[in-house]
Amino acid sequence: MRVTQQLIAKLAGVSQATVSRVLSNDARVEPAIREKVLEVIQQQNYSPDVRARSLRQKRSHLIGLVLRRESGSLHGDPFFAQLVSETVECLIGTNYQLCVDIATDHERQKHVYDELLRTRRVDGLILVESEAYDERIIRLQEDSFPFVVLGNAFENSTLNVVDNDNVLAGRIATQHLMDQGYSHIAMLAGPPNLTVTRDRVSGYMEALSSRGMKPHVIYSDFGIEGARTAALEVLNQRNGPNAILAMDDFMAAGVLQAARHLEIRVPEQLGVAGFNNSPLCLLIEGGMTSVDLRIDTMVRWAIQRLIQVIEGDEEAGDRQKVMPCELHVRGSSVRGKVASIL
Amino acid sequence: MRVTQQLIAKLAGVSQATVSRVLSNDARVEPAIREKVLEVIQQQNYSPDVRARSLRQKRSHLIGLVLRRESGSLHGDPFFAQLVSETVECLIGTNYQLCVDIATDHERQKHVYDELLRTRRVDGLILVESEAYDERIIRLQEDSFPFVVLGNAFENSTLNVVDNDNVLAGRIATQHLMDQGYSHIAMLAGPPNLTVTRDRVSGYMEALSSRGMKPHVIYSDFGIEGARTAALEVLNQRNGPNAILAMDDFMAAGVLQAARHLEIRVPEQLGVAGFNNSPLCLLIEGGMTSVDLRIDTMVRWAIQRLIQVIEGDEEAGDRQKVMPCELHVRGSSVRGKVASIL
DNA sequence: TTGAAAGCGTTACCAC
DNA sequence: GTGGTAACGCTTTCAA
Repeated sequence: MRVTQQLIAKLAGVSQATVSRVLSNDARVEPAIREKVLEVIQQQNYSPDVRARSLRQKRSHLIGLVLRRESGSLHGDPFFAQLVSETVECLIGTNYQLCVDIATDHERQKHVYDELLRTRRVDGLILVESEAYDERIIRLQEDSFPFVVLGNAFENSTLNVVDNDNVLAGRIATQHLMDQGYSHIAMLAGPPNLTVTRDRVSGYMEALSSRGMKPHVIYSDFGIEGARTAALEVLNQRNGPNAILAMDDFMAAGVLQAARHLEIRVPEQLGVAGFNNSPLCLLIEGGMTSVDLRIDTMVRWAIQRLIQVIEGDEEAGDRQKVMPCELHVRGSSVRGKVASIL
Repeated sequence: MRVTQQLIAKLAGVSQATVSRVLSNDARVEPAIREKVLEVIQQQNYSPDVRARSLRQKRSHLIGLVLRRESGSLHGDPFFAQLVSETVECLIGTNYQLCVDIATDHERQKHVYDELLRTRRVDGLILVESEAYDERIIRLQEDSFPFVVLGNAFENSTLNVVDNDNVLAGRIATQHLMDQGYSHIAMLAGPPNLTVTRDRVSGYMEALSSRGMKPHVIYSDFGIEGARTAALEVLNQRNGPNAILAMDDFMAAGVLQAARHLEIRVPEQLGVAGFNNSPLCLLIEGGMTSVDLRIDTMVRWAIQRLIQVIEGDEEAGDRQKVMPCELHVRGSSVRGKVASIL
């Protein structure tokens, strides 16, 4: 039989309401009684039932993290891992916990929405990698359900959004490759309907055109296999690129594999750079050049903002935030001597 | 104002009890009425409140995944990523969702226990990487709370446990290295209090002693840095090993970094192998030899078993399961020609 | 300062 | 078949 406030009350010789007051640190309760109640609570090893509390307070203290990604392709994706672990760690110390869900396809996406929101399972949502125009966002706004978008554009200024400056990120990476003397820089981009893709491509193009170079964009799926295939194809062409900027480190790793297969030397014959600055960059021979997008800081901001919104302090902070990013130069794109990665 | 069964009932001109019956597919409800109710539900975009349902049914349909790991060291850990994504994907199609938590230290561990269990937040728990003798397990059993242990020993036969055959895993990896002619094989092990560590070390020792070779075990923390440091030290010694078997792919990557730094050639001068067969193995030049522990299958089994226990079908299936494992041989341990990883 | 009691939105039992 | 109603365990208002 489960221990309830009722039981505690009986054992302590008080009313159940008093037990509740003790638990919520209500000032108006006789010190002696409080003492007594706490003792019984301790001895009975009691914790309040979160379901009952949720129902009553209309707050579950659960935050939902929804990822949109094809089934299976999550494995080994460093971005995903970082996102989840960062979020969980952020939540330590708050009184919220994490509920993770994946929306594999459009159908499932609607289902996730239903499960998490309409059923009131979570108090708020972190949305990641959503498409530029996302049906979910509209519905969430209509329902005025608390949510923060992570890593997407500011087209709608009423949204709570934290994003990296992806245009800047694309630009600095490209500039670096140009500075290293690469003359034909291709960009291995993700799906063109994603805002991330568009922004980084914009930055890439800006940088190129500032020095009168022609762009060469290849769209591909995320993931190492897709990147490898695409890279193999483009590197096999006559007049192929001598540098490739990939949409993330994983794709960049695919490029490296392709280069190795074709016996193209990196960085001498081919410069490679990616985004995310994941631990993976240090695993590559000589290290891989990558733009650090400060995912940790972004997640921290997103969570803190989400809790603000959930708790009604919406006006207390900024609605939107752009995270700076910084380039980490390593061996994969430096034609001179290769930096030690240790 | 939130849409409730009450409202649906009023709009459909029936009692709230009937709405509930429609929702639970109760047979005894007039088809015409059911039709009508469903229509109103659809049109009002109604979903039942999961908190109320949880309270009533005493079931939250939430499963907790608790990881014990130092704060920060999760980043980029492929095991962690695979675990979470595999779990979430397993849960698709069941009516359970995932609640993730990390227990950083012993104190926090108790706190997680309280948060998740005593508050009845989750219906059951998947425990990972628990220590051989784990206080939590005792408490869980006392409370007869549903849980499944993933990747740990069978010392207690009343536990629900799925594990890989870590002794076997250690043995086959070691045998492979011996077969390749490495004469001094060291094992870079994890913390010695973990069952995983002990089992793999056992397998390693069995294999060595079957051919009269001497063991050389180095205990280290998980993570790439720790492994790199430990490997640097041991490789710098006179008469150092010419092969290292690391406790996971990440640690093996640390060994590779150390070797590179010391200009020791892999696999000619040093053979390296790891465990997990993570995507990381394909990123390494020539590929990395690794034991595939079938984490996907383990997770699937664990979830399916956990749901069985939660739903009272405890007798319906096996209590314990050992997953087979298989060695994937790649360039890092093959002295002849290096296999193409494409 | 304390207790009684009214919900929160469901489910499930019991009459009709 | 259907509707009324008592829980589920908690918070919070209202009286005392």
